[in-house]
Amino acid sequence: MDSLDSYPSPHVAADLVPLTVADGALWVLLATGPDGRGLALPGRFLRPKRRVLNGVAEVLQEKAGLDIDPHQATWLGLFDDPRRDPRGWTISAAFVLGLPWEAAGRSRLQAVPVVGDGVQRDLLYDHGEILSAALDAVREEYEQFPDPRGFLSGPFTLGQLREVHEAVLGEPLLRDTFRRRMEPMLRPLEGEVALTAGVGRPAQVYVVEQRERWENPRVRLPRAR
Amino acid sequence: MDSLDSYPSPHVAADLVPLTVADGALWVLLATGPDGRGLALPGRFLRPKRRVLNGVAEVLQEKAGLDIDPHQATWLGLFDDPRRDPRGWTISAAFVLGLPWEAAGRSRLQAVPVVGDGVQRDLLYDHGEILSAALDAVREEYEQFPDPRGFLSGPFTLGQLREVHEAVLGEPLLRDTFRRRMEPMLRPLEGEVALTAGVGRPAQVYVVEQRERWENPRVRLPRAR
DNA sequence: CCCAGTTTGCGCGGAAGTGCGCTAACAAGA
DNA sequence: TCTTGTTAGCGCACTTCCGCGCAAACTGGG
Repeated sequence: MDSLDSYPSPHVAADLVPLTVADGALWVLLATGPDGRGLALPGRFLRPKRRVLNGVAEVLQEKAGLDIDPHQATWLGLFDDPRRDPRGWTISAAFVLGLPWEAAGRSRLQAVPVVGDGVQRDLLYDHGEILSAALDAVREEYEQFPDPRGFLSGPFTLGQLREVHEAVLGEPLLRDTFRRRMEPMLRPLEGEVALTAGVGRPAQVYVVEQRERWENPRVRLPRAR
Repeated sequence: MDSLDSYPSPHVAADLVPLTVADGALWVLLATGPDGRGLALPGRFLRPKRRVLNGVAEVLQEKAGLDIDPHQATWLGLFDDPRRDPRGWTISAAFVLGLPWEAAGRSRLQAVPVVGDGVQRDLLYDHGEILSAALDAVREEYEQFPDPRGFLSGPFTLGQLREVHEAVLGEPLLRDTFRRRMEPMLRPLEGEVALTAGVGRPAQVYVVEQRERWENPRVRLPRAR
């Protein structure tokens, strides 16, 4: 086994992809680059003996000014091209985080609309690649599960839920199938039937049924017997 | 932005979870610990300015004695508990790799049968946790796609393919549904109809239709219009 | 106050998927 | 050679799912 001291080691960055939904579209919250120019994902280097999630928490506090549980962020990937940062050998642990629009508005970060699988302007370092991977991952989640990143802050109607999913996926969805796939993972708030859309027939209000990990029965191969 | 030199940085390990299928069961290939005692996943620390996949390639060559393209290995996760290695501050990038039985037999590693979501004996460091995560990830792949880790080396019949999937999932599968889900992602070898099972009616022989990334139409929400 | 516009919830006919079971095609043993 | 056992492929009846369209329940404007 190698000795721990025989080799240099890379600096580890925790980079965050903070997403939010507003006006029927997906937005990513970006920070300015180190010299004040350019756009980049909010991130920072790890402090000694800290976990990467701790770095995420510090990014949220220092760069975004938000007091949010970092466990809502999920691990996206490790980006380790040695040329990704011209300042030296670094690797980046990237995390995705979904924020309700109100929380995103409270942050010090700049909301930029998502276009296709990225944003209009190029990002610094390899952050364009990280953003693209984040969008892929989040979109796959929103094909299967109701608002897994928590863009909705409170109870919601199926119409509101569908609007969020359409914003994430960038395409209009079929109403009936959407209802039938999502409803088993929602808990209706009994008695609470509200007209939250402003117009049209009042709709049932739901919250997401909290579960450690939902599994999609449609992907499961039927077992014998 | 932080200076790159202001903080110490962790040593980065590339840890591999090499899996294989034999005798209707799943096996993991393990190495002995640094002092010759205990069992651990094969891994090593990164050399300067190298990518993690390069570390995986070195593990395959040095620890397993196999000359295999590391791109077949895929990202599993980042394991960063500062206490995971008593020798110091380390983080581990874990990869999963599927090997055909013949390649696994050629390696210098020790094949240990998988029981449930781990192995009988405890593993060193946090490698039990890594193995468990690897099994979760691989099992989800085998619910959806034909032999994505490449346990089968050559062409195969649907029966052989199903045996592999049953070994990975640890449960018998329903024959018809399995065929109907997998067949669209397979390419039949025309003219080649072989009795590969040894007994019973000869079956059509297939190879996996190579595609950058298969997407499961059953998880996709129907679009409007 | 009434009518036009909008959205929800659900019933219904058609389409797609599911699992059983039959037959074909082989090996092995008597 | 004939019988038994095993597996592959597929037809078929049955169930589930899908998307259309209608009625209900609201807002807002005239």
